[in-house]
Amino acid sequence: MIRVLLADDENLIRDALAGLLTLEDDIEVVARAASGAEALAAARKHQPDVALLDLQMPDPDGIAVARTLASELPDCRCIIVTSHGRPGYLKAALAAGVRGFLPKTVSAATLAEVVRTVAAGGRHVDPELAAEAIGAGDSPLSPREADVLAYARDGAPVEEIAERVALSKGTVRNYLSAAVAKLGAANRHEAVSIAADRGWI
Amino acid sequence: MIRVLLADDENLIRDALAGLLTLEDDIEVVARAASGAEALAAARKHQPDVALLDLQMPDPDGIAVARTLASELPDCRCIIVTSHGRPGYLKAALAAGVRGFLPKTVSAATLAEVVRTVAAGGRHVDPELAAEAIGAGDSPLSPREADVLAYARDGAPVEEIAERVALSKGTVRNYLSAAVAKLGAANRHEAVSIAADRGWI
DNA sequence: ATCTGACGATGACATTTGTCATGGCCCCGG
DNA sequence: CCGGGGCCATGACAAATGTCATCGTCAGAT
Repeated sequence: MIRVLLADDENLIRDALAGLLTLEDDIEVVARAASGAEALAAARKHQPDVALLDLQMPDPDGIAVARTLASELPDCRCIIVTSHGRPGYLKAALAAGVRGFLPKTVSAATLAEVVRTVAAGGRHVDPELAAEAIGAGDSPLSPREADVLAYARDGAPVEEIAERVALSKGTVRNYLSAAVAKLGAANRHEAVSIAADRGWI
Repeated sequence: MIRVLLADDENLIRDALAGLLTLEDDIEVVARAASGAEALAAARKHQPDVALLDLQMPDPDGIAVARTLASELPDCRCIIVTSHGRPGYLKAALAAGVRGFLPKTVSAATLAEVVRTVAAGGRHVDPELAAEAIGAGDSPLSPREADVLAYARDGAPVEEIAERVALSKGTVRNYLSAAVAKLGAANRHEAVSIAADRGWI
């Protein structure tokens, strides 16, 4: 019997997935969590074989949870499920030691199959996402460029960014400019959306 | 027996919800769709009692589908389910003739209950969302202000906006400025996000 | 008939950007 | 030990933005 922990902040989805997995003869949902914090607590308590984590959760997100679990409970394999199949997320997830990565567009049968694969020690990454991730390549941004661009996400003025990263306004402008050039964007907002989409910030 | 059409672009969610609803004795899932177009086709073919529509779907989104169904199949009641419980969506949905509006954070039991309520001719709107929507109130933006702000969404420069709405650059700046002032925002990007959140653009 | 408010435009001005050149500091690899 | 590259900063200049005052038209309300 594969013991599974289910974490998703959306009640409806969590209950529905639980129902779905319970239908499988060899899978048992031993715990449910509605946030990253709950997921960690539940994992420590129930020591599941597989943790099925939603990527976007309040508190620590799915990837942060996976990272913690990887060091704390190495026997608990993590699978990330997400609605937003962005290439960057996949990379971050793999770096966090995740063993499976699936978009929510897959079928229920696939999910069960992946749970089995991962429980048996294998790995599974959605082929389409993997292709995209490879296509997206590595970030051309230097660490500080990425930092600055990240703070520019919500359209904050240069001065505010400068304060937050403790740099001068001029330097911030330079980094922003460099980032825009590297990403082939017309302005910084386009740069932000490109970088965000690729998971570079 | 309540005949339900289920539309959601995410296979996993769709299958899971179908499983969940099928467990109810008085509910039957008669059709599934992965896009707005499929949902319309399926509704015409199966004439369901209730259409459970995801808000964010490719092609026509959930609200557009609901609008079409309201005029074409008035006997088919629509329920919108969404991950993003933004006040503006609720208003748009109600205007489209939707009878139920739920965030995906509700429990499975609530969903089934709402399906029954709506099938019986009632309405159901998530109380929390309703409160937010009322709190958000009506848009203080004049029609053209909203237009211009809408085009500013993706961070396009003033000149581009001016072209699209066939106005002079100066006028666009004025409208943007007025919108920023009315929304109490610090800059136009903040204005965009405020207006978008409230559903005013 | 008059007033108000939305709509469209212009011009002027300060501020904020984007862009470029330049320079210094520090670390790593050849 | 020397070059390259990342990192931080400055200064200067053009372009884009934000803000304000002002003007005209038009429709609906008083």
